[in-house]
Amino acid sequence: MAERLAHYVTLTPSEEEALGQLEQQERSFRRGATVRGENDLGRELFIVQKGWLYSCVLLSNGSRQIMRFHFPGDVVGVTSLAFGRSIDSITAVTDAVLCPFDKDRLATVFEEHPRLSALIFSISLAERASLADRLASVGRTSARARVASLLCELLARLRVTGGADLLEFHVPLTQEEIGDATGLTAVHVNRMMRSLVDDGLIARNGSTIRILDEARLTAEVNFINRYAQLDTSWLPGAR
Amino acid sequence: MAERLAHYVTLTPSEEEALGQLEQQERSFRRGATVRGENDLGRELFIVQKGWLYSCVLLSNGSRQIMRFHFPGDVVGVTSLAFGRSIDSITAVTDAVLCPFDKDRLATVFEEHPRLSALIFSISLAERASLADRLASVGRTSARARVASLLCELLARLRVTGGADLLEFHVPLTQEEIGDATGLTAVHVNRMMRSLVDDGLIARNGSTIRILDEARLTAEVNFINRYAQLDTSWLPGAR
DNA sequence: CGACCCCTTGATTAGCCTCAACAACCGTGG
DNA sequence: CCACGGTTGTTGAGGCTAATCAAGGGGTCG
Repeated sequence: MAERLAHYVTLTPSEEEALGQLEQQERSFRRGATVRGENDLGRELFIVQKGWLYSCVLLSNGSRQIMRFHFPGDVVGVTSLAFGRSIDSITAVTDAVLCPFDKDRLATVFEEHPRLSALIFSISLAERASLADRLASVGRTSARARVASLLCELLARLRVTGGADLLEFHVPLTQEEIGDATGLTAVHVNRMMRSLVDDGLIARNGSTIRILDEARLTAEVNFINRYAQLDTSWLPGAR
Repeated sequence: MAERLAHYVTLTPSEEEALGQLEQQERSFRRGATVRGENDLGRELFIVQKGWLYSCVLLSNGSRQIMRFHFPGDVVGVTSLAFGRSIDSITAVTDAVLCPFDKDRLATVFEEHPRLSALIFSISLAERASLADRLASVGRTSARARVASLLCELLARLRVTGGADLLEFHVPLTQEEIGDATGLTAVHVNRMMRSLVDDGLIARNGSTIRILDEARLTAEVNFINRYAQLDTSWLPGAR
């Protein structure tokens, strides 16, 4: 996590130590395992060390909405910080390793490291912006654009750690999971993926996706990369 | 705003003063006016004194997605805090009065009032949860449920200031605006509203809506009130 | 090897959109 | 005061997108 935050500001030793405190424990989860269910009472947050996860809600009609996929370096469970119970459930897409820590630890950070807390707040706002983008995508664009948009988001986020020139990446998601993130059925996701392939925008090889025509892909989606840069000019001084 | 935060914790005099600092200026906007456009450079946030507003994004296909409606006491523009430019535009639904303040003022709050900043963070997380609920609604439920869900959300939020027994409220929104919030066309919003009226769930009189059968309405939507209570147990000590 | 999961494709259905027309209401200006 | 244009709400008809239902194939794990 310290590594992630260091992308945006230069951390002081004291800040680095405070962040290190949060990553002392480790817990492993198997592919498909539920880290935390909806309505659970847990007071824990998690930092992802390894693997992909997603957070989702289950609806009374039996369907599911995936809110966000989580990669190494992400903090998951933050959304439930403000509530007594967990508001979503967290599931491992692949085998994963997480570092759990208690809410109270975050209070310490807020108390002692104003700049870190403002930065964590900023990152949370970037995630919220990304959620808003997804809402716009699901609410107001075609099925094909929604799928393309999700691919663009995954690509942009993987590039943060995988290099800005990344064009080919492994997607361990089932088409049903992609559907649950984009508000589509698995069947229709399949057709839209095929349509993207047929039009030469992407290529697929098993679960590996290669971007063939990034310009046309992003143009079709009006995608905005929320992770490229944050405005850190307003942050208070470091301690 | 101090009044709003006082719902969750008892503010210290020093905290109250810090919040008062944010509400020193006032600016008025006419119905339909744009407070701040997408991509604007402004470093301002706003506290709503009077009126309804919404924040939305415009898509390249000409459509619009409304992210959230804002009422008196809300802080608007927070989402753009983390970015150099505004990520959404803010428009006045009715004549409105706002108190603008600069990002830097918030930095001061983060520096000097850890509990307030954690609380502001929590409220931002509650808004994010509400956005997630909307996404689930738009992505995975029927048109009728989406409209009903929006009505439930408005009702729950108006009750925070209007009293818990509120059943009848004025909705200054056009059906097109409701459609842009729920991912529907104005025509279909109209049909769904009619269907809710025909089934005896709500009654309409001009732009006033009365909830006739709240139990059935909320049951149809699996609505969760994100504003009723926040978990403040983890907050750091006050200053 | 069998069971299960996931992908794929086809046929049909349903929900929501589009287009269109008209009524009601509002603020504006003559 | 009334005429007017513009906006909003309402309703109908028809079309298209995505869902549903269904069936088969490939891969993986026990």
